Amino acid sequence: MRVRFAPSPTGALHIGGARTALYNWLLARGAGGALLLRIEDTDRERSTPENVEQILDSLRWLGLDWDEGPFFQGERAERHREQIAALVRDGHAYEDEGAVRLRVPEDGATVVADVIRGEVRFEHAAIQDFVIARSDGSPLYNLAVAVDDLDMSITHVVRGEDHLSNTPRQVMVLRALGAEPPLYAHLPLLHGPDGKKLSKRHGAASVEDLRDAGYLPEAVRNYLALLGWGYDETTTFFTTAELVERFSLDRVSRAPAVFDEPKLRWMNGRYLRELDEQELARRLEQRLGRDGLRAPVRIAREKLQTLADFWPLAAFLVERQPFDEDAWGRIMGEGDAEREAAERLARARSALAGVDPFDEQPVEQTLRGLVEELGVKPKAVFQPIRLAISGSSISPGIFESVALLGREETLERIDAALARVREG
RNA sequence: GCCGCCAUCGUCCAGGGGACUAGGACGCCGCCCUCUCACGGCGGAAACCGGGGUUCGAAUCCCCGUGGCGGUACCA
Repeated sequence: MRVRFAPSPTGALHIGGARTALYNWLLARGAGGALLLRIEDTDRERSTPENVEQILDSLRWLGLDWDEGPFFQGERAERHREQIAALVRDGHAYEDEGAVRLRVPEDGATVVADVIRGEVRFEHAAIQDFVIARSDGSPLYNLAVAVDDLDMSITHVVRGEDHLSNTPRQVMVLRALGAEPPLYAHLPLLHGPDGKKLSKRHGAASVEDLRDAGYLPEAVRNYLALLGWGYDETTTFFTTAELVERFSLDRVSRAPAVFDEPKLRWMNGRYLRELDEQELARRLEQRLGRDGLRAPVRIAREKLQTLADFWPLAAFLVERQPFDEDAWGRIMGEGDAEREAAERLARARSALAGVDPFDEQPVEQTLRGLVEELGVKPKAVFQPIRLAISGSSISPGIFESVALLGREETLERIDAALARVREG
């Protein structure tokens, strides 16, 4: 089995393209065959180093490798011209105002064998003699693709459904060249939540967007595999090895799918929590360009769905944060309420000052003791502390956070909050 | 216009003549857990596009309609 992924080098790798790449990769790996990469671009102007590198980067990030390539279609122009000349010589094509057209028979039909859709029949009467070379002699897509697939001995062409209507033309070129076409599989398209073609308006639209949004490549692989394919009634999580083993084209659905980011977020959170602490810290440190995040990761990880969620939640553990005014208003209140909250905070300060060792357990014991002593609800004591140390109403567990900050830092931050109350 | 593809909960995927009172997941709602936010647990609402046919029996097969999408370039 020889399979190719053939992106157009127009820049970012679209999510739909990423799924096509994944399916090709799973197929190649599952069969122990080769995946080859061809940059589909008869007009080599578009294959700028930046555009190509962007695509390769996205594929690498996804963990999809290739055995051969990338090949550039633009570099094969001589071979394409050769075959165009051969088609004219053999009477399969003719010149028309400088351009070269392939002869399409008046009668009959070309049947495309599609693994996903069955046999799709295209009547010749509805297809014009189509152009395979421009007046300047340069080859057109439908010619170039057919010649390349043939020369590269491609056995399976897996691509988006938008190519289905072009396929009979490619099959006709192949037959005119005396070759049998490969097996085709046209994947359903991917849409945004509004049913329209997926675009930046919908949020993430490219692999780059997904990386920036803090998704893990292993989660993206799992999610993408399930957009248009299902293994059985209940299985949702697949290791990549399982995908390689179980993926098959005959279970790919025919209907378009909607890219649903909330489900990816959920799945990403599951993958995030399965990562061991050290590995998660490593990825976050790399992403944020910082060191020493191991401890914050330990206490914040259960609340994360994406890597991007970490810093807003845990930055206060590394550096002091300004107070969130809304949170202050909600937690401290005004007037008497604020004075009472401040009083509880002051009591917490005194209690914490005497905790030794300043570890999670003793901190919890002390603060719960204070709650009992004051006869108030736990949050009446804990929320002002949370606000004082984090500046926010949301944080990892209060005991872990306080213990991690240490006595000195915790007391300083509480003092700063109390000073703010005094100063109005 | 013409050609082609498609149609099960809001979304993704199962089910492909009887096991369907249609299954799982996300999301949503409720309850539990709880120091916030999450996580986790339990429960709930939620779908076979419409009409004809075939059949003892249709979500499943066929036809028509409707709707969505794609193509119809000297683009890829």
